[in-house]
Amino acid sequence: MKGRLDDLIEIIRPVASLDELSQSIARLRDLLDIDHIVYHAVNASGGQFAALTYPDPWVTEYLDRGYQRTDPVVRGCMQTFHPVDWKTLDWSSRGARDFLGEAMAAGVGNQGVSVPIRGPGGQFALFTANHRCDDDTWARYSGTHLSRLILLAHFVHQKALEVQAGAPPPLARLSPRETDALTLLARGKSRAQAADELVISEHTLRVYIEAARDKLGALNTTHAVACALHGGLIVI
Amino acid sequence: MKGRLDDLIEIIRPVASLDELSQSIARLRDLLDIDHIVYHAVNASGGQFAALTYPDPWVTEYLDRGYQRTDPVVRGCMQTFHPVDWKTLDWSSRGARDFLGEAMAAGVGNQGVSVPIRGPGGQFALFTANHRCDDDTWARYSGTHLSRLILLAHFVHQKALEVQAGAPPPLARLSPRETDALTLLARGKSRAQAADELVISEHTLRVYIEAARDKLGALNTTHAVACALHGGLIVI
DNA sequence: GGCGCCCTCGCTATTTTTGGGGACTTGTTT
DNA sequence: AAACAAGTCCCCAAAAATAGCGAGGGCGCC
Repeated sequence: MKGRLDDLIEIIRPVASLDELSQSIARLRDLLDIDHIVYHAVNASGGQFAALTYPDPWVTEYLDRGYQRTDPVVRGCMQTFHPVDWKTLDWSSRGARDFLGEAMAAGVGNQGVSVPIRGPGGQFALFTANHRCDDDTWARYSGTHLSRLILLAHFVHQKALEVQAGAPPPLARLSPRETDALTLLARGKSRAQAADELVISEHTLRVYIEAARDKLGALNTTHAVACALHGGLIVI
Repeated sequence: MKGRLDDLIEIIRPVASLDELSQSIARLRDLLDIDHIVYHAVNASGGQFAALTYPDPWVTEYLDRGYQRTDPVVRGCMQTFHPVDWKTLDWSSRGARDFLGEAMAAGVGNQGVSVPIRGPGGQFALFTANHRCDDDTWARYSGTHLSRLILLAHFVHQKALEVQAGAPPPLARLSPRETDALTLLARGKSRAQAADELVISEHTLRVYIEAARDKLGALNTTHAVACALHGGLIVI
């Protein structure tokens, strides 16, 4: 085993830009002794960022054709907590088979393990180890490397967040009653029901909602609930 | 260092029930050589599960008083991806200070690191290492143990999911248009604006919203947006 | 003692959303 | 070939949310 865990993490630690992150991903790939590594984040604003070692033509095609909607790896990882071996995914649909064929043809390995990564506000990213080999070899490899893949996924994502230009948006603070109000609305209560539950008049409740809306700079109640949820201000 | 990582994971691996998980948490605590470990999951249905080593009276008080709403650790972890050292949290509000005082009095250590854990469908859990010692000692400890805490958090959560009787709540799938519709609403657009943006009639948009509401079992649009956001089906 | 924030309540009018119908086309799956 | 899901459009009436005006008491901070 070429790379000790600490060495691997040490590759990520000093990274200071997204470019450097891409280079570090390539070095990780070498140390882990596999064909490809992919870090692919879908950030909150809908933009994407990826640092990966796949051949450029495949990346271009993937993006152009909007394959993230079809990709069984993405879909599978969205639904699970634990890392996913590609073999356990559902490749039966026609779209998935076509996709797989094209990926193989483009130089992507037949074996893979993808680690789903989730952050606050619906952040979602994937960290994938990809290789071309037979099933047994891959089973041995992924068995012994799972822990470090999980950790690398964590640190790579953290670094990506860190070096991303985005300033941490200053989050407004809601008063207890405002929190209560938005929480109940987020749980599907109507204003009347929520007021009832909080044992206040509907009008008072309205005041809270409006205050919360103002504080959050939201355009309407639904938006306010979305913002509050997004910012971890309320819990369903 | 008493516990090698593999030994620690080996404690979790054979666990087959929630009770055993609680016992394993206590063994982990011993091997990690700290005062307390807390695994605390808030599942999507609002229920809670915890496996922890805090004194019972404190647990009871925490639950009775609904402290998860006040607890700065919970609030802080909800908003961040990376593990949180308790010292970096905001303890300035009066509620937070009172809470801290009571926790200390009840036998909780003054130092802590909490690892947020997120899964699909808005799963959220915390894995906390807690200890009573001075700042320097803790800084050394948490520095060297961070990686294993992250991994333990991962494996403990995975095990908790695995042994939990509850069937994994099947999350409805939204069609692309339904996703678009809810996304725009979550961003504060009115139906008219959203329809405009998607270049469809408002009536059509309404059909999507209603379909999404039905699929998600939501009581109204705000609820549907909250559910979708919570379940990671849409991203603001 | 004043300033600001939080909690509480009332009224009216307008705009928006929701819920109930139905109908057509284009795909994919079986 | 039939079934199904998805996308698109329409009308109408009832319910809910929004916007505007107002008022008073309590608490903490400088």
